[in-house]
Amino acid sequence: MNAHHHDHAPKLSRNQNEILSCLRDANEPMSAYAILDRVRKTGISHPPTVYRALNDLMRKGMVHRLQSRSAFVACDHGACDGKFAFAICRACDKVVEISLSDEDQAGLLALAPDEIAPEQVTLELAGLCQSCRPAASA
Amino acid sequence: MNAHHHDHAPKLSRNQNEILSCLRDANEPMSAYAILDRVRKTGISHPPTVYRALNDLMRKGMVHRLQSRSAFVACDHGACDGKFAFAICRACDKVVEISLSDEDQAGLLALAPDEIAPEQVTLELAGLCQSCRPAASA
DNA sequence: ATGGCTGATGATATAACATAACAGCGAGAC
DNA sequence: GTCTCGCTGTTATGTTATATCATCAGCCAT
Repeated sequence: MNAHHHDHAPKLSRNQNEILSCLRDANEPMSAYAILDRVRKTGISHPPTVYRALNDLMRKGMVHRLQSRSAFVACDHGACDGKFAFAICRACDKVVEISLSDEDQAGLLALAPDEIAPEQVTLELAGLCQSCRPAASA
Repeated sequence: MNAHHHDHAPKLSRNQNEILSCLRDANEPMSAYAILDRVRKTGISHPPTVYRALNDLMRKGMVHRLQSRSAFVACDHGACDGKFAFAICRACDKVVEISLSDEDQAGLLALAPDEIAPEQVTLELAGLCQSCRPAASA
């Protein structure tokens, strides 16, 4: 099993569990509707149910949303409190979660202008992963 | 007129001009459909027309998309080539464009794991602007 | 236990965002 | 002139997200 995380695992509802498992199994970002298709057999059958569970899981830091894709991924770490970013392969959609050090976070927050006191960072790096890169450079 | 930018201003089509003006006048992010409503009087009347113009303007660096809002803003600088980020007030939607220095960009790209060669950075900082901040701290 | 309150889930409907695909037109090549 | 190409218009539909109301289970006071 993959419940070997050091989580405090704050008791999930049935729906939240189904959707988190789905996302962990997929190992790639899924749209809410893709998740819906995949969990229909478990009795979840309407978009709001999926969005509710996703929002709950995001609040718990166990799922993240890829803004640039309108897609969701399970947190690699079980749960995070906001110090993360993503690298995404634009060809195959592979996603790598990046843990930001406190310094990294501080550096990012420091980019904000005086006028806006930043609370939350959204950082996504898009590129090409090794397997999607052309073998030779030309 | 407001064509006093130091642009090379790569001749825009009528639609592109209408939509860019609209966005510059608004001085805040607008959804594609908000733009559509606002430019209807000029003869633009269907979503694809708006999206086409927005995409063209984005290719030219004159409009940016706020991923976290599904909204569009005119580039503060006339045009940029990708070295920018945003700070967004979560209360009033005010947006401040942040120009990233080459070092900033390099620092961000350096966060990418070996596995993914980054090409593009999406960075958005959400927080509260001065006017939306509570006056006293407690 | 019963009744009513509250919070979670289920279901319907629709809003908001985005694009595929094709039609028509105008300007330049020849 | 007419062909072709690129831009704009139009229809239709696909995709993402949420507002709203209904239902149900647990809980607590009585």
